[in-house]
Amino acid sequence: MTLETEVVTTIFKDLSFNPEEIQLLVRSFEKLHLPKNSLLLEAGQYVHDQYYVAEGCLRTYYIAPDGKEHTVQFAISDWWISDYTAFFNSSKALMHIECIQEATLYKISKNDMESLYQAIPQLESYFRKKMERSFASFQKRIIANLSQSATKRYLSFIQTYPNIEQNVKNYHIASYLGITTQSLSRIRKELVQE
Amino acid sequence: MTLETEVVTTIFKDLSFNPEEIQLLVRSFEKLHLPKNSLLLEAGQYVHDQYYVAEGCLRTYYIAPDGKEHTVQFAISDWWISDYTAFFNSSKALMHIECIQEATLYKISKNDMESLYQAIPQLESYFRKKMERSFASFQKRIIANLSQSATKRYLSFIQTYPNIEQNVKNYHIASYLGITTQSLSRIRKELVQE
DNA sequence: CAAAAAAGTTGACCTATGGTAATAAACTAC
DNA sequence: GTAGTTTATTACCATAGGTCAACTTTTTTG
Repeated sequence: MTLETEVVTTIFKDLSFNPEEIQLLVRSFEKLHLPKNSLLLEAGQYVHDQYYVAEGCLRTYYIAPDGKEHTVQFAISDWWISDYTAFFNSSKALMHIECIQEATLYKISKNDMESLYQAIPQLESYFRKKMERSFASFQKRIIANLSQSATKRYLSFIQTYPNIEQNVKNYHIASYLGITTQSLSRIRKELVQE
Repeated sequence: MTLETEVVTTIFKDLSFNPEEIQLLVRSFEKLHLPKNSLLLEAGQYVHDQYYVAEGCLRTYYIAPDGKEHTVQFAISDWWISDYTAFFNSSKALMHIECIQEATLYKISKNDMESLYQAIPQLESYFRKKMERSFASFQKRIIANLSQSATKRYLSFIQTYPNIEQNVKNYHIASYLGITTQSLSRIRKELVQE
């Protein structure tokens, strides 16, 4: 499969483009493979790019001043990932992005994104809607964090990411839920006993 | 001041429009006044509109099954407010929106928004960027909730909204921070003693 | 301005989750 | 397959924040 076909048939499978648009699109993306356990981004680096995950699994996490890790986002097939706060502002990353499962990504720079928005207006709509969905899901997560117990949050997590549990470590999930690995262990134990 | 001037000079003060665009804009917005303590939106209602806050203060909150309130967002002058999850999906609200301080709002429907995006492409950019900033700030809040103590979250809250404290009740702040009013009382007491 | 209602504070006690540390289990690499 | 390393579990105690209830202060209303 050529890069051309891939970009159009995987990333933007819901849109249709004319030949010139396809050329533009293809020139903007770069394909990359990432081995397990590698870092795609480190805090402190300038963030110029965002990444479409074709395959594999990554996570974005923040390391607090006390040294503790907090997982902000997992990204699996068909998700986008970056340190978006830094990406939007073209500023330095506060977060790290780690490859949890060997991954295939398509990378695009902020500059190229902005050019594409100008050249292909439907892309701006497409990404605005994507942002809207992300916004809604973050809001949902804030509510969940405010209103639910760790056990309930764990149960919704495994519902939301049914296949992720085989891939990720316990402490990834714990740091996403905002609890310690010990607490997660206890929660699982109690759930099994019931 | 005419509605025309208001919409262009307050809501979209950073943009410029031609006369036809201004007509379109003005026809899409409706101005409204809201008394203190009134409800702008209740959970269960369909959400067709979003609102620009020209003046006053509102809050979006969620009532959990156990009856507890969780404040998701405050909106002061120059912010937008809605139940965005429902607004984006044209579905039923999960949240309530309450007017905390007598407010002047400009209301626009989702349909009119979509038409404006078609007619005035710079608006799509404008709102995409707005979404990006909201996204970033929600992400920041998730990190704060995961990594900081209630006391620290309270301190950042009063930094982020320096003038809001006179307007809002203690229990609004507590429900935003994810703690009880009693805990907030204790936190304040400790902070004063230091 | 007085009475009533709402909001805020404080205290005593409770509970969920955190911290530390030892142990067990699961991977990884030779 | 064994040694070494990483990850997960368990136990024990500590603590932040929750709960319930009484009390005080502030705000609202007639």
